[in-house]
Amino acid sequence: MAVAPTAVEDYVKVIYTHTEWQPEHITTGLLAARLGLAASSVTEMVKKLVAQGLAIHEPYGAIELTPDGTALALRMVRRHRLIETWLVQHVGYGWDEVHDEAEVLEHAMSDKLLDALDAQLGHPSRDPHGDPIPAADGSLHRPQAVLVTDAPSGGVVVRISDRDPVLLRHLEAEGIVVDAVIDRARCDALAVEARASIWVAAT
Amino acid sequence: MAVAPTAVEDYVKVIYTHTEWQPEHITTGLLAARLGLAASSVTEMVKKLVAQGLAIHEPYGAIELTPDGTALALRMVRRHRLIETWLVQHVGYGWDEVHDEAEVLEHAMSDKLLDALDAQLGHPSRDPHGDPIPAADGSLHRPQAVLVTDAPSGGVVVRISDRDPVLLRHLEAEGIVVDAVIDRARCDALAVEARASIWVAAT
DNA sequence: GCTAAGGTTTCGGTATGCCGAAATCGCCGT
DNA sequence: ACGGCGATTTCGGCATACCGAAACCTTAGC
Repeated sequence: MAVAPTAVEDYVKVIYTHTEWQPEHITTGLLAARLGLAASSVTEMVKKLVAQGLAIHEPYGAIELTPDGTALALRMVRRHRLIETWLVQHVGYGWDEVHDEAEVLEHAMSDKLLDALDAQLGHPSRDPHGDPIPAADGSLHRPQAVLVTDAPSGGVVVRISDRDPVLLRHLEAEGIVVDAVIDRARCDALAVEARASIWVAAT
Repeated sequence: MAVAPTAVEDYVKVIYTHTEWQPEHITTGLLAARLGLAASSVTEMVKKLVAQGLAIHEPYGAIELTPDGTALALRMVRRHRLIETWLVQHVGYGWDEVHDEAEVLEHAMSDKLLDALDAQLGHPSRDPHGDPIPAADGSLHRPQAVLVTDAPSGGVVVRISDRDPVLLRHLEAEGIVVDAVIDRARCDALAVEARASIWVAAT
């Protein structure tokens, strides 16, 4: 029973999402940290991505996705976010509990099942954290947004990183969810980690 | 990202289901055929099952599950059948389309998600093919049944093997589904493969 | 301009799980 | 009782994907 190449899918997904909201390039070291792997493992795997035409990488340089790599990444991002949305809306999960489950299921569900869930959900355009869900053809709409760190006077919450469940529970208890409005006082009260996780609409 | 030991799970599941409706012991060769693997691969893997205390196997002899092996098998069978039931009842799959999808998802869903789907379905006791769904504690009720091959006068259909989608579509078109009643004439009209796939209530 | 620190790559090694070919076993038929 | 045949196991090999240690680059600081 051949195991699907879930590793490649995870790599391109992380490379893609790293530059989704902030235009920074990613290195093998950063990728390793995000994936929880040793740097040497990542260097090796990135070579395979390059060999497959999914990524571009000069030794000691930044990693970028090719059009093929971006397409695969968008496919995985779509899967991940559709599954998160389904878990929250149809299964009763809290938005802080969906990440790990989606991380596994995104590699396991068939396109057919994904499409069925997408239809049941009414083809949502964003997930519970405010991240845009790419359409099946790879197109997506991402609102202009800036980190609260860079917008201390607040605004409409557009997106909250799903990386830290504890933070998510805390923010929800404070009423800080997608589409909520936060003012300057609210911003000032936020911890540093929180500020680095919340995006508000760009003015 | 370490891959879960899905191979072990598949092996014990197949060993278990092989003796579920007919009390025949299974050999490495049969197991290999069911899993679509080379015989040598299966011999090796069975050694690992024995080393892990999941199976009993004397070289050149039959394979049996230990209590631990049976428990793991029941867990996987429960997962497989709950997922099949969910796909049919909540996602709109046909009963002939669920097998492959469940085969993958049974290794990917968390216990938490499984329990949530189980609750949504009202804790079903059998899947769309009539196979009993083990409870979370491993208990299950299996009706007394015999192959149509051995009951030419017919009876109430209790179970239909899910192994051949084409056959399933054909049978459904004929009105042969779980709980249907088939008489002697109906039985006589069945092809040999069909007879080997349909169980009726034992008299 | 050079060096040292820190990030990156190379290298040898591990674990899993699969395969084909060759060796081996068990048992049936005579 | 034994020869053979089919089933089973052993053996060497392969692919994936991971790791730690050592070698290697790059660049920031002086």
